[in-house]
Amino acid sequence: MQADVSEILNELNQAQRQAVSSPSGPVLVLAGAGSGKTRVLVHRIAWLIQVEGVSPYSILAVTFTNKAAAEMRGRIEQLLDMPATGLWVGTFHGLAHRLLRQHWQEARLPQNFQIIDTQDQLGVIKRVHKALDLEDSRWPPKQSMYFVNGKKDEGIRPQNMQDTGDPITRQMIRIYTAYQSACERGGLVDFGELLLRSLETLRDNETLLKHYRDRFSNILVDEFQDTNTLQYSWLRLLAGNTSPIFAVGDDDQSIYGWRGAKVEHLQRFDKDFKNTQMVRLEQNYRSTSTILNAANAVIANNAERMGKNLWTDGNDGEQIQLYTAYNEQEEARYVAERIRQYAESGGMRSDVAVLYRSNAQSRVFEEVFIGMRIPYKVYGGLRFFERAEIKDALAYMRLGSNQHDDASFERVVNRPTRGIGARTVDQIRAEAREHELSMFAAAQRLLEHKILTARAAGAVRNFIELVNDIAAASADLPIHELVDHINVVSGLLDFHGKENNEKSQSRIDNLNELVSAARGFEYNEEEHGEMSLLDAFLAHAALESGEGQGESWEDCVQMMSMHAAKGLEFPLVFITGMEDGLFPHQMSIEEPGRLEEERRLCYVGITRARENLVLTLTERRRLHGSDRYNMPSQFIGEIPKELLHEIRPSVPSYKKQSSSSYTSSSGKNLVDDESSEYKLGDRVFHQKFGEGTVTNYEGSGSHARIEINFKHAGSKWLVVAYAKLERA
DNA sequence: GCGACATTGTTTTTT
DNA sequence: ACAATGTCGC
Repeated sequence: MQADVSEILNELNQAQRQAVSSPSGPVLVLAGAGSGKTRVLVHRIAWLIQVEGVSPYSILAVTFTNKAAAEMRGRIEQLLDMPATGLWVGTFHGLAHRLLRQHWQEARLPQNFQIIDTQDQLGVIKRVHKALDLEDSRWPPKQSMYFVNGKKDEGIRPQNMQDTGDPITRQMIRIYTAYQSACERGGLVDFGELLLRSLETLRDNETLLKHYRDRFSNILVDEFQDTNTLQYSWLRLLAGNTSPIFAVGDDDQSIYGWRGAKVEHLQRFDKDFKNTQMVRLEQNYRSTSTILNAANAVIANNAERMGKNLWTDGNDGEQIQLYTAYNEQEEARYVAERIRQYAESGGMRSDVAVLYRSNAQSRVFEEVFIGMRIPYKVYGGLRFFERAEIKDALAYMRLGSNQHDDASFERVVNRPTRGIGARTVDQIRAEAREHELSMFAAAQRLLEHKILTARAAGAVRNFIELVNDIAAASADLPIHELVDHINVVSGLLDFHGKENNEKSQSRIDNLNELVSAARGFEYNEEEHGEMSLLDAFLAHAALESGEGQGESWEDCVQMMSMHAAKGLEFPLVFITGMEDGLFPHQMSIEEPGRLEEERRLCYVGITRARENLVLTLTERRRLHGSDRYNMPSQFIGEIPKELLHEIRPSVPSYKKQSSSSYTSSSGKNLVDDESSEYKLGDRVFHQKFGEGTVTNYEGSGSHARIEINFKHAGSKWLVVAYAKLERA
């Protein structure tokens, strides 16, 4: 097995080699953007197998997305030139799921437990609220869901929670408890539960834990900066004191703090694991030095960094271009025009990315692109398996697998409408609660005791027969025929067929696409174990939200949020909406920690570009119905001037200041009527709020309002006519 | 059960 | 502004 050492280490630089060939023990690879982090992971695995003679069975590689997992597996097989059997490569959730399926008894789950996504989960929570008789206005279901998920992410069960006497916490504990028993009853497992339940199962089963600890003597983790508390505990439990973790990550690319990711796991890795070998990958193979220097300069403004400086031996490349548009339409037209030129001079549109802070910003671009006949693809938004019509069909399939899945029952009991209205459903629900039955069982009981009106009874009987029919069919038919059967007998196809418009047509297309997806679904003995084909497909639908389902392969401009762009690269990148309030987002400006995360997002955005980077912003932007006059993003001011080329340097300058506010050097008046005496960047003084800076303006005449960012009182909108402002 | 009207929220997203 | 959800009356 010693033979291919050179092949594995060839094509690697010094730092990469050091990481790949590290002696056994904890390793932390700090991998800057574009420094070949996936490559290091893949080569490390090859090294373990071919040089260290480690069995693939004892290797566990964890990623965050299915895409990353698939790519890693593919590249490993390519490098090893053979199928990577026995090797566990997958997402945290996928691997936890696999554990739970294999040990459903130890985990105290029903064998055919179903995974619910966020939408389903919210539905369950809403029903719990109803059962507890809580007003949605006083107890927003979403808030309860965040609470439950937050607790699960910290590994906390309702019974471990202190009743401090605080009525809100007390209520939340009640909700969490009721939600959990609702899930137990229906055999439902949410995303957080996958992780928490598998963690508990391992923790509480000494033999099981020992088995997996012995088996996985090598654990590799990608994007380590994105792990949350639960994922981290999961890793540590599995690693124990004997299986070293090989972690790869970049603290500068930690952009998921808002959903519970803790960079601290990366930052204190060497304290948590003794004798950690730390390797920094700082040579970038992606971008021009101009782009890299800009990224480095921006990220240098963050205080809490582990320190790292990207360099390249590539050429300078062109300056970063900065374009200030009048408004968002003009911004989009400029970008479109640039893309048109790029394509005309032989560039591929798919080499171009249009990035933005929030998805809503894509709309204007889409409109302009359509007008100019520029093909584009928007990433993010609803994915295939999340579409309403698909979820309906899946709910029928789930009922076929488990009649007691109340979430699915409620979803489709009257979809399409079949005469089982809210009153009847209420009755079923009450019956279920009273006798501690599932909705399905309760419906049957109502029929037996002839409690329903004749009309409702008929409709309910039909529905029960429908579900029984599907259950029978799911035992007999191959899965794609089952989907086809469901589409017909449930009436979903007919229902959407009746309405004849574009939307209903696309729903029908999607339902048919689901048949194809089922046909193409491959049952993997190794991964799915004893699961029925149906359950395996349903799990697949829940865990892989279906990115890329029914995708057309045209040469398209790639449009996405900067978050979605992490891990990707493009020769030409536009970062749009570079305005304070938009990016950094308003919600993140006040809190220093959140601002640093925005800055890391900016770093991620910049480092997506290989050759050319264009930043755009607007002077005036319509947002939530009103016009905003935003200042240029403070991040622009953090890029060294010599790297920037202003294409239309008419308006503000980007002088950097010590405070977070920027002044407009051009002194352009924001309104043309005489009543306005304030302009952006003016320092003002208010009787109550003290000193501040004008950051936005809206309306005119006596209705004119200005937004002032006060030094101590925060940001406020004031009516100029009443505010009694003085110049500071 | 459905259409008309009102209310609400509007950063980022994977699983 | 606008879309998505919830409420109400027939």
